[in-house]
Amino acid sequence: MNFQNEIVKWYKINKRELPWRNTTDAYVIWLSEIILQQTRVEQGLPYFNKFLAHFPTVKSFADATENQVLKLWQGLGYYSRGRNMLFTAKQVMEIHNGIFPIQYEKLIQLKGIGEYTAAAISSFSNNQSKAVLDGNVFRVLARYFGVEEPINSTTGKKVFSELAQSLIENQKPSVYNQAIMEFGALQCKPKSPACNICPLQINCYAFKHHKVDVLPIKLRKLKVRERWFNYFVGIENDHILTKQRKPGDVWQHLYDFPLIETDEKPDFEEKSFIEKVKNTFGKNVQITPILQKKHLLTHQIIYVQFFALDNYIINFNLHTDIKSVLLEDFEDLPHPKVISDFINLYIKN
DNA sequence: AAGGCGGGGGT
DNA sequence: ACCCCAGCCTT
Repeated sequence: MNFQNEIVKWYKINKRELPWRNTTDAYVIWLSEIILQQTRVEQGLPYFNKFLAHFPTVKSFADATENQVLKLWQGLGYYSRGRNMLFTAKQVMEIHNGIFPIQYEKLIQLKGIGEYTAAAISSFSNNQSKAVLDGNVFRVLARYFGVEEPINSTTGKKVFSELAQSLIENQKPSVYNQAIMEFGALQCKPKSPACNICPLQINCYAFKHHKVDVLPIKLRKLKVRERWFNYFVGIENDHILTKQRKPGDVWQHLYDFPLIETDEKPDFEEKSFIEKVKNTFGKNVQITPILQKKHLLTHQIIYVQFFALDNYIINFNLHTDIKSVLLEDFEDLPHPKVISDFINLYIKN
């Protein structure tokens, strides 16, 4: 039995029951695929159910506000996915008459849909013969066929892409695509894969050559930036100070607190730091440390320090990015995880 | 071609 | 501590 047939046979026995597998509705599949980008199934599943319940159709999605979408997205990360979904939903209403496209060539033109997602939606909803190429597929192909080209090099992508596409010929695209990804997720896992019970063990290059733990090969180490976020929590008369984050940085368009950022550990007693605080909150301001936390992102380590503000005065004409909003309205806004955790601990009740 | 963009889980 | 997850966009 060849590679593809073994994979599909394995899939039919071992596949998980997942809600987006019981539909050919391109809108529903799109929802699941965007949510699952760089996200584990277990983490994305509750978000998929939430989004489908709130937005059963692409029209209902297109009618949402960005704050609504980001609030539902809160805690999932990579928030540009949510913003792009809103943009794309509106675009589908305008240029596709509200019918979500099912062809690769149409899908690839939509914002937030790249080669992987276009292949996934077009094959799952339309049985178009486009091979998906995600982290799972890279791994399975690299190991089984012994491809030593780095998966994130230009030639590597080309090699894997052509290999993947050649394998899907004469297969049922929808089933085969899901099968190879599921195989990578459950059987041919990144760490300690279950080679001892693997139906493809006999012909697997990596198993034969003891390279299971070196394939696939990936280049580049991420350099992690360290940042210090000093947040100032000002609450007065049921109102709280907040600020919407700007483009070009993490948590774009989400709401946090007035912030003084430094690129090294600040000395809270030091003159320049005190000066900055007084410049924004007035010279009589008192600050009290509440909580510090180390917030880890893939590419950044953010040391977060929360201060309580007392006796503060803000010139909102000078600091136009800072707003004062009702506490109950503030809680309804979308926040980064580190902020929503803080709210739940120190502000609610 | 390289870097930015979250949060969580596995080893 | 490091890697990876149903990747994509911008520069």
